[in-house]
Amino acid sequence: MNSFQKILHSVSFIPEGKVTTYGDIATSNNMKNARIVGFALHTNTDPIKFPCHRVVKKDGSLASGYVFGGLNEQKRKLQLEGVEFLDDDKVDMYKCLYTFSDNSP
DNA sequence: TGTGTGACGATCG
DNA sequence: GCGATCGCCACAC
Repeated sequence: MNSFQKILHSVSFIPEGKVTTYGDIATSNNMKNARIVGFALHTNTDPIKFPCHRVVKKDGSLASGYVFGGLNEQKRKLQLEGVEFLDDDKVDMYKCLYTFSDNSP
């Protein structure tokens, strides 16, 4: 399984109403740079199979390159799933952060 | 095979 | 406190 496959697999099982960070996905996959995570999503661009809208930055801000409707759409999807927002474009990391360490395969 | 690049992270100014 | 810069590694061309 390629690194991209691992990343996408991790993203695919983020529970509804939860979010995770690029760095966390990278760490859970034994990677050192979070850029690969974003790169993986960018090369696949498959929001149906992989809910990349649940992936945010370390500070809780949404990904700047989300093109499936824009940041507004990404934020709305998260809100519909029950993710709480502290700011207009930042999720509540303390309540909705999902760590793979708790349920890592 | 080698170079460029990227939806980030951390540090420096 | 905020902005800019450097560094990281894996993938595409």
